[in-house]
Amino acid sequence: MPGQRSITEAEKLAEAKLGGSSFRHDQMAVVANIYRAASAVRQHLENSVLRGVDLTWTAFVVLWVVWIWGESETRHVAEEAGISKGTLTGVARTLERRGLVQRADHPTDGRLVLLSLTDEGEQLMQRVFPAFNEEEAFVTGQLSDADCRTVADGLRRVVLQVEEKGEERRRDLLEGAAPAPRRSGRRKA
Amino acid sequence: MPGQRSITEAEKLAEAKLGGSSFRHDQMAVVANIYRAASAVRQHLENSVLRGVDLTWTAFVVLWVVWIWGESETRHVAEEAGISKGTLTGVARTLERRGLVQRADHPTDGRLVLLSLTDEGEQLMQRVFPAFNEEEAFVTGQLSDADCRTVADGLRRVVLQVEEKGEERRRDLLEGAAPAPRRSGRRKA
DNA sequence: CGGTATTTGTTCGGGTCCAAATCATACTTC
DNA sequence: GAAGTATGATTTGGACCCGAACAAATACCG
Repeated sequence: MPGQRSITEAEKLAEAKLGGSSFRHDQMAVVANIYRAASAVRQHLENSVLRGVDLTWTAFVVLWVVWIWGESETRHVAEEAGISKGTLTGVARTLERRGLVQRADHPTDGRLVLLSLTDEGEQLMQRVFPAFNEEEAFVTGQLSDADCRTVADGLRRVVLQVEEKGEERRRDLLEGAAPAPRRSGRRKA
Repeated sequence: MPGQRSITEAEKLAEAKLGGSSFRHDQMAVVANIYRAASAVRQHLENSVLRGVDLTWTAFVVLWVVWIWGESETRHVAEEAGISKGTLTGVARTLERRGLVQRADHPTDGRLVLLSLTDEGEQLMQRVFPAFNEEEAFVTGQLSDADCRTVADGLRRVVLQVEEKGEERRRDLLEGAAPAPRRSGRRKA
């Protein structure tokens, strides 16, 4: 395992600005770089393989989830894709309009909607996924297989921490105070 | 260094679906978990410290960049914040309307616009950053300081790879083909 | 000096994104 | 079976988001 990699200019500046006061430096670097990496990877994938087939990142993720899981209830798709139910409604509509996914009523529960790939969607994924995976390999090109497992492992622990303890943490932080509604959002009619 | 962490259900399903064909498994796990972690962290931060002061993630990042770098040209702020110039124009307008940042013309180059924090913006960041950093520590709570450095190191290499070799890679992939314009976007007048 | 090319920030079209409100269907309880 | 509750998906308002088109200013070049 090589030692500490080069720190970015921004991180040095932050160190200088905040060096006096006490703060969690290593933890800040993780969060900052998670986000930088996510943006960089998304940007690269959208501008390489996805643009050519006219898919946004989110649209691709939704397709991927339905591809891997097979016909699924929309609530599960939204959960797995990491987007809200409301967003999924719009994205699914776009994909349906393009003939890549189809909706179906649940046989016994009239509230549920099932999503599945059309033949065209299935063919698209068989064609696009290998190219997508190639670029996943490209963006991680500076990491060995072992490095990849280590990084993925660390990230999974971050996800787990938030999923398992996040809600409680947010409750404790508010200390019974009102949860402060979002500024944007629907108003009462 | 502990061994492999528990794999998520989705990753197992993907393995089953794709196990037959050849693909880069460890690299896929890195990309998938980068994005999952980014969403989880953003969600937690927005719903804990940011909501209370009515800031979105992006608005906070922009404030943070201007706070750390001091008065800066907008192109650099956009670059550092990881958003496009066009998006920054809108976010900066929102922040200006709320009295947190101010614009100024560049003394010698009339094309440039400089962004800086107002006193109110400065005070807000002094108040909010410690709380933000607390939550950065929370989300990384399952990682040791050394783990954090390892993960941040790996992520920096991903960012570096895309920044240094991404453009060339995309050129090579297209092989001279037209870069396929975005479906959405402004049309010629 | 007079163009032409480049570099800025801004505008804009289409699309995402969240969470609150709302609509629709199921379940529960009397 | 009617009222009330729970659980779905959808609609909606405001904010983001990108990248192409654009306008303005600067840089380059003959």
